Amino acid sequence: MYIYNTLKKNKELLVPINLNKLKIYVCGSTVYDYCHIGHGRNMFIFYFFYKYLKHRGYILKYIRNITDIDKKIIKKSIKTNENTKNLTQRIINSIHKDEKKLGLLAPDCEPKVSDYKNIIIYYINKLLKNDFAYIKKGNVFFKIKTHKLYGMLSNQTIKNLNFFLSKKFSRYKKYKLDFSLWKKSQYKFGWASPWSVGFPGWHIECSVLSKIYLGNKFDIHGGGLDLIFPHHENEKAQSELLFCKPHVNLWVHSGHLNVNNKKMSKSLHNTILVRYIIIKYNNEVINFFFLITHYRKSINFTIDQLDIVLNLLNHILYKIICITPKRQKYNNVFYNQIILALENDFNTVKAISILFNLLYKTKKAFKLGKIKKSQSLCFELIRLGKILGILKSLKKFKPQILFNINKVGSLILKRNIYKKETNFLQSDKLRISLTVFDILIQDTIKRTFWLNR
RNA sequence: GGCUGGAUGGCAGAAUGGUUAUGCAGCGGAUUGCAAAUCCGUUAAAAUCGGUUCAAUUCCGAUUCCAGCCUCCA
Repeated sequence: MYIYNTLKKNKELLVPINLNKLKIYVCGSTVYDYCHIGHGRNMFIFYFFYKYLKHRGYILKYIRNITDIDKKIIKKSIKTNENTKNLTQRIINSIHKDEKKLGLLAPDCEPKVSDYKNIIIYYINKLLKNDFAYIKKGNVFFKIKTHKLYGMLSNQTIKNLNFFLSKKFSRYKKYKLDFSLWKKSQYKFGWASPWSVGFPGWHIECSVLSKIYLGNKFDIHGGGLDLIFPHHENEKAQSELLFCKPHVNLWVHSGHLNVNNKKMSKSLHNTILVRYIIIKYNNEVINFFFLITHYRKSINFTIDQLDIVLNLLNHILYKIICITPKRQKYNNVFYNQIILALENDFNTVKAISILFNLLYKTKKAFKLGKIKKSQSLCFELIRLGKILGILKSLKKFKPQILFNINKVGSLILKRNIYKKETNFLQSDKLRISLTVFDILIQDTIKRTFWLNR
């Protein structure tokens, strides 16, 4: 298995620290607003890795933190007059709901920062004791210069960073690139600490939580591309001075989801929420949409693309329904090809193209009257689809109870009687009436199929 | 200003130092009460300029353009 390592800027062979065990840490959300489809992609990508690696026989421990204390959360709670605990819990619940609707499982553990405040304070103290940090007016700052390799991950030199940051930085900092470990609260709300009533800095929480759950060193650290600098760079500096050097084997970053070629983000006000998009497109459509672009690349989100993907899935499922999959014996030719593709830095795009080759072979066998062969290939199609997270359940493609299923059946029967009587006027009327409910009718020689559009 | 990616047919999007993926759309045909779907066949590509090489879309360099990061971000 080869995975691209942001630190080395190269694909690297995955060598677990401990035999066949893998420890994965992914930076989660700051919980002050609903998940958009960009977050959805991120969750999908790391869940996909998790699921695939598990399939390959690794025993995994997958942790994703929840930042439930932050300036933004406080600001929002003041604005909406909702206490922070209610607000964060409400958002956490909504994220879990969205995740489930996307067909993803939550990580093994999702620690909340607020549950670990004492340990965070303990480690900030440790940094202070070792002279890696200093106190100024109730704030604690990390001394960036104590970490010799600072900037390695994002490939920045201190000199260049300095140049750009020359205008804006806190007047309390001794050196302008130093960053906060503890911030004194400007609000009434905050946690008690030896330095002030305040909050931990953003970066220290990930250093501490990963240490608690995964130990001094772990295999994979993931997150969105936008976290490389400063978040991961700073986290790396702290963890390496506190725990282990290096503390992470592979740094993995997922690409963004764009709208009109601009990053989808709350600050740009161009978000499309998971909870809305999932009403119209089921999770397999959205998963398929994610799979057709490599995880490190950005995707430009359009409804047209979702529609294309929806039609593709319908097309595959239509075939599966026609052929009726039956397991004969495993044919590992296509399976091996898909594994080969995925072992190369999760090349899902290639894997999908292999799936289409298989579909083509299946159709061809069916057409040539090799029914047994086509059924076996069809079974293979479903088996491989499952690895990718699609074609999981044929049921899902039946109408989402917008319309009574039995009623659809009886209307189709009625229509077929009209057709036999060559009363096309009536039969077309019925077809049109079903289109209103997004139900598409397809006549074949054998029988009439219908799909939920 | 620095850093990181990227530019592939009409669109989406991989791999690859020689054979040019895959999907959608298009085009031609078959099938059909009409649709839709399906089936068979098929066109079409490498931002620009150099270099290396027998051979470059692929490697190297320069230029142009796009996106991201350097404030909060997944």
